[in-house]
Amino acid sequence: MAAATTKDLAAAAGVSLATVDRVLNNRPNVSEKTKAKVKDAIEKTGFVRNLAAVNLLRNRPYRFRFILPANGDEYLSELLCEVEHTGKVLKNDMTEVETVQLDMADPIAVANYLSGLETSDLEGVAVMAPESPPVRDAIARLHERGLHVVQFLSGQEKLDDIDFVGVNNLAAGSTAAKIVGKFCGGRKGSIMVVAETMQAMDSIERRLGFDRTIARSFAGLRPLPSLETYGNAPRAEKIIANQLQHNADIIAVYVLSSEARLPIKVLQKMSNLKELVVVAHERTPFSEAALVSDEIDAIIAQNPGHAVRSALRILRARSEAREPIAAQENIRIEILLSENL
Amino acid sequence: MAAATTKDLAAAAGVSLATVDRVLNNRPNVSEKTKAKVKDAIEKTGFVRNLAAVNLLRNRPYRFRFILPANGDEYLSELLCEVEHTGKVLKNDMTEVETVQLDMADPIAVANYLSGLETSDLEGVAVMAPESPPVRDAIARLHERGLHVVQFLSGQEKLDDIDFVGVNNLAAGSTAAKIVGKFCGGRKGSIMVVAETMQAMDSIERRLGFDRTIARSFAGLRPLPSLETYGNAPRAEKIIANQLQHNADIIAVYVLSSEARLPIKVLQKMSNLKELVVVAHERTPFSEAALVSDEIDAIIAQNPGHAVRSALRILRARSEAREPIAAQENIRIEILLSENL
DNA sequence: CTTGCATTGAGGTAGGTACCTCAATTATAA
DNA sequence: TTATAATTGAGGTACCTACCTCAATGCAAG
Repeated sequence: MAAATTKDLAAAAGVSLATVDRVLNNRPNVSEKTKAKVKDAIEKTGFVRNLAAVNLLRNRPYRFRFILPANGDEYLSELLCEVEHTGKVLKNDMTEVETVQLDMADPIAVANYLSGLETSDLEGVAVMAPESPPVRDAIARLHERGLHVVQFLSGQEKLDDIDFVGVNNLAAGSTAAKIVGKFCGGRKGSIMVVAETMQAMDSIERRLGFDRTIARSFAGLRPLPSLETYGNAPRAEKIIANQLQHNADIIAVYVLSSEARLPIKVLQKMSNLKELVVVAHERTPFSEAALVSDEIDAIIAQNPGHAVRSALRILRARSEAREPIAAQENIRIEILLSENL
Repeated sequence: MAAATTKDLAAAAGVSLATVDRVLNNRPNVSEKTKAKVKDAIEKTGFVRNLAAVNLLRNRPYRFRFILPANGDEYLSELLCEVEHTGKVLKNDMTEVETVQLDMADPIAVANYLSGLETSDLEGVAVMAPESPPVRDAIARLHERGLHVVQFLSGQEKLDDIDFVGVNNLAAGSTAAKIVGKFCGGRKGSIMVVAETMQAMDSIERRLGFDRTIARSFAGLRPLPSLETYGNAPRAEKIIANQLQHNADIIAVYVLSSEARLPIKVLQKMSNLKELVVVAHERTPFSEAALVSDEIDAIIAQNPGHAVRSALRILRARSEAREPIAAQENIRIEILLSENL
């Protein structure tokens, strides 16, 4: 038995196809009584729109855009790569995916860009931008204008009614702490915490989660004040050397930004990483290699491929007026060891 | 610019629609020269079949069937639940999903069941069955007959040309070992290893991976011989009590079958689980609660929802003669702590 | 009763592909 | 050269929904 069609529905409701169409697509001039008849028939026949037919009819592709930072770390490259790859695969599913990279240091420009987007060009966007009021407002306005928006892996504060793809950074920090704590195996000492910057919301949340779990479960460990590299190599060398010198009891390092390369490279020169417990975020070619060579003990990761596909699935679902499958879109905090790469 | 259609393709190749159709659908009576012209045109125009149209045309749903064990643990319930839920969601994507549960203790019956499946009823099946030659042969024959098959999370030996969904159990065992080892924090002692049975291929592989990693990285730890509960409570109590009694230095427990409930419940009575390092497999309501209450330290899991969706995506792709996205279908070995649930 | 309006029905179109038939052309063999 | 086979083209139908127009009904107020 094939699925019920609009024709079956019309027969079941005892009305014409035209009326069924009017009800299904919320057209005017239908009496309440007729509407009820059709809705009953929908229940009875278990009618569901044939998505294939709908998609065939709208012979315009769904167009989505990822709005990402202009410059960033290796993780960003992974993301770009995933977006491109997934976009290619979805080509034959009526989905076009583009990427735009903006200078996130200029929130006004970002907000302006967002405000300039038109529903006529685009069904939806996934925005990865650091927290800032103008951007937040622009996102809310986009949503009101009917352009679907996903807050993507970002340091944004979660907005009501707007889909979010990414992990809970508080939990991610906690997880890192648990690994660091357990891997230290009861030894006492200090933990170096390195970030690119502590301005970003995600860094702050991770640090918070980290400190909380260390305090609660690992009394012998003392997290040191965050070191901020600002992505600057000489600066990183200086502050890391300085902290190492003044804290002979450092037994672990937590790199909480997604760019682990700079701090790890600096530490390679100054200390024996294999004797330190090192936990970093995000899987990149560099961090993966460091994990295999035992210089990093664990990576806390959010899978960029999952994130990209999840954002696209959500945007697609919203565009088709479907509800996304919440369970599927929950990005996991992955713990990577050299064994489960 | 809308996507290229068969009409565009015909124009580009300088042939008729009929000929394009013959080439695209491998119909006979086309000269090599013409075939080449059309294929060139496919390259040039970037033609891709419009899936919506194809799916519209075949107005029969895709029918897939999960073949699962008749009786099993909590993880099986999770799987059943996921299959049902995903099936519901895919209803409006022309996909019908069923479940059949068979008594896996009778391999001949399973093989017979598989042999009886017809392409006219079904596009494909996902089979979760323990290793056995008759079943393996039946799967291979199904595949030859054009019925798509996925080896699903199973203790099956991986067959050539047949898709597999699930984790590498050797790596899963290794991962468990790394966690156990690190969480023991340099203490010396023995590790209890509990299984439901060591007959299953997955148990064997996990044990192998576990032993290998313990031997290589944790010299102070000694994994004890596997205890097999056979799902029998009195037996479990007896053998666990016996091993506890004869090995006072047990500091860790590794439960390598997907049913952690029985051994954990037994251990709750006989020892202080919070002082032992306990690692188990698979997330279930029970194991999750034990993780939160700190009676289990870590869970090595393969996400049942991912697995189900992955199997269905693969079956769907095969049915549409597409290649599945390999990267997406790789089921991760998840490490769950109470922090990243 | 008529005018006007709200409601319903009938019937058509488009969208891209698969599959079919029948005629027309070309190539190959006898 | 003719007979036969292989190849190609032309044109149609179906799949299901969205959207359109035009006619026909029903009902109410004037």
